Formats: sequence, C-alpha cells, structure tokens
Amino acid sequence: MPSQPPATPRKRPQQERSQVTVQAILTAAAHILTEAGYDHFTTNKVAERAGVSIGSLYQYFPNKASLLLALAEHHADQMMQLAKDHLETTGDRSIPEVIRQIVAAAVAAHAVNPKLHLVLHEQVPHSEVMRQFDQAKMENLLRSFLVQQCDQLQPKNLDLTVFMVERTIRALIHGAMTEHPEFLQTGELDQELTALLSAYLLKK
Amino acid sequence: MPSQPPATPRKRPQQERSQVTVQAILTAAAHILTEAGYDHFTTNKVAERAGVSIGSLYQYFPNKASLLLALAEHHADQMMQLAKDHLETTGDRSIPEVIRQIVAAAVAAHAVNPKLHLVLHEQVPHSEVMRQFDQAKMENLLRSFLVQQCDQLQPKNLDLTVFMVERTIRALIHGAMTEHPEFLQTGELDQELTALLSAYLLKK
DNA sequence: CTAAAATGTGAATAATTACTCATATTTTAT
DNA sequence: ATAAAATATGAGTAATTATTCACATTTTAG
Repeated sequence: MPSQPPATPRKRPQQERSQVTVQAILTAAAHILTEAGYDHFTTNKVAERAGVSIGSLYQYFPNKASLLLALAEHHADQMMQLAKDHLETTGDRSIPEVIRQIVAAAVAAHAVNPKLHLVLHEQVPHSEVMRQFDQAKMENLLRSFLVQQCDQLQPKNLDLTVFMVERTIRALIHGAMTEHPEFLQTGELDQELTALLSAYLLKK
Repeated sequence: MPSQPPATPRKRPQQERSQVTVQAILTAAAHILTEAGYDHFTTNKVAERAGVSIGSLYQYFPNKASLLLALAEHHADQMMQLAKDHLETTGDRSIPEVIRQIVAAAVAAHAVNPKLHLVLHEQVPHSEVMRQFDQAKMENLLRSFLVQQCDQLQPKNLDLTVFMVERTIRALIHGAMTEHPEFLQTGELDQELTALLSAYLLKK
C-alpha cells in the first residue's frame, strides 16, 4: 500500500537542516561568550559546543567576525523591539514622565541578555562595530522624542542634547550592570537617572 | 698623563644604561598603541621600535601585560597630578562652581594623552585592569568634594551619587573624544556636563 | 688588568587558532 | 533507483606571536 505523498512537501533540507545547524552555532556562540568570555571564544570551541563540525561553521559564517556580527545584530533587534514596546503606550506628556519612560525602556532592553550585551559591547575587539546596530537607532528614537517634547531645541543644540542623553543612559546602565547590580535591582538607578536627565532637560 | 678620577663616580650602568632601555621601551610601546592601535601592539614590534632586542624587553617586563600595566600606571599618575592641580585653588563654594571645576579638571586630565587613554581604556583586552588606577582615586576625590558640599547626603546616597557623577563625567568625555571632538574643542561639553550635574545635585 | 656582574642579543621554540579542502553523507527530484 | 545538489566532516595548514635561552658585550670594582 503506497503511502500518500505528504500534503506538505518534505521540508527542504536546504532550508531546515541547515537552519538547525545555524541556530545551534549561534546558540553555542552566545553560550561561550556569556559563560566563558571572549578569551575562550574560538571558532573550534563554538563548533564543538554546537555539536557541529568546524567545517560546517565556516559554511555559514565566512569568518569569526561574521559570527559575532550576526550575534550582535540579533541581540540588537531583540533589544530594540522591547524598547519600542515600552515606548508605544505614551499617554503622558510631561518631561519627567517621558524621561522616566525612556529610562525604563533602556533598562528593560538591557535586561534581554545582560551578560551577552556586556561581552559584545565591552570585551569583543572593535566593539564599536557591534554598537552600530544599537546606537544609531537609539539616537533616532531619542531625537524624535526630544523634538516632540522640547520644540525650543535648536538643531545644533539637538545633536548635543541627544548625545548627552544617549551616552549618559548607556554609560550608567552599563556601569550599574558591571559594578553595582544592586542599583538595578532596587530601581535606584531608574530613579536617579530619571532625576538626572529631567533636571537637565527642564532647564532647557 | 693619568686623568683624574672623575669627581662624580662613573654613573652606575645598572642604573643609567638600563633606565634608558626601559624608557625607550615605554616610549615605543606608547607610540605603537597610539599610532597603530592594540592590534599591532606586539612585543617584538615594541622592541624593534625601541631599538632594543626582544630579550631586553623581557628582562624588564616579565610579560606583555606588565608592559601595558606600567604604561597605564604612569599615564594615570600624570592624569591625577593634573587633576589635583586643577582642584587645588578652590575659592568658590557654590555647587555649580565646584562642579564646573571638577568637570574642567577631568577634561584637562583626559587631554594629557587622549589617544593613549582611549586605547588603554577601550581597546586593550581586560581594560578594567587598567582602569583600577584612575577610577578609585577619582571616586575618592569626588566623594570628599561631595561630602564637603552637600552634607545632607546620606552614606548610601553618597555611594550612588558618586557613582552617577563619576560615570557620567567619564562616559561623556570618552564619548566626545571618540565621536564628537568638536564638543570638546568648543567647550560645549564642559558647559553641558556642568549644567547636567549641577541641575542634578542642586535638587538633592 | 681582570673577573664577576650587569646588560644586551636574536634565532629558535612552542602554543594557539582561524581557516581550508578533499572527502563522506544525506536529501531531493525525476 | 539514481544522479545531482546540499550539507557535513575533521585532520591538516599556515600564520601569528609571546616567550626563552645560550651566548656576546659592556661595565664595575678591586
């Protein structure tokens, strides 16, 4: 009795088999970075942990840097998605409330995968390249918020202000993650960061 | 005709000859870091540039890390000295003036050797280790200033505030150095940083 | 002057690691 | 069933580079 040909065509291995491999590699890469740090991040170890041969790794990632890039891009996407979600529901319009919201969004975004984030942004050589994903988008997001709120800001002033705010948020979240996790736990960081930036922007 | 024995004893080679060598190595190391970046910072290249054999380098620096450490320590000393000079003459007592002074001191300290500073703090692997010199001293300096000025600060509050201020200053100066040198040139950074922190501290 | 101490030399070593390629296995389409 | 296409394998290559060490030169002290 010949079996029916399956309704869904047998899944294309070009698609699925390799996608599983790619995913295993990415997962293994993230695991090694977060658990062992960049010092131990070698392509051979990643392949081993992924349960895949080193040759397969190089079939999908032409070099080590491209693997890191893929990881950083995916992570940045996750962060941006979460940040946007936090910023959608914007009923309030007072500057301190908007700032509080932005800070909360940034803190939440950094909680997606804090260990991976720190390694990608502070351990990986040439981490500027990794930052390209986060930073530009964050600055644009901030810029539009600020324009909406403080229409008395001049364009030149705007660049400077966006720089001040973006850098301050990022630096203090990173600093808290590495040196004072308790400030993050208790919410003290959110509060102080909001206070810092509100006081600054209200004076404009 | 036998010459007089020199009044000053012939300078001890253990002292001078080797000191010249050590200095040449340190200078070459700084040069390679600032001009070529950490990627090209190999011990053999340092020795070559210093006009010294690789063996001599290892006579005075047991390993590559110790060379970086020596460089970082010397650079931190220079920065701290300059910062202290800026903070000596403290006639003013208003918070904004004190803040302005602290900001100016930090900016001046970072101008000692900006390129080297950035490489040591952002390119070198495990740059946390390099920061140990600057950071603790900076925080202590800040702490005493803040205690003097805002005596209503609680001890727990103090740790948090010192963290906020120190990190913010450092991050914005670094950010300006790498991405917006024009803000440093024009003094806009000093002004905004002072405004940011004054507004924050005055609300305490 | 001379021996010991200090300093200098640089070819060689040893370890690491990103990446290749010849070959094997699996899947697909007919 | 079968050939072509896709995917997987992993031992091997090649380049880099921190560090050593056996030996040379210079300096000092007596």
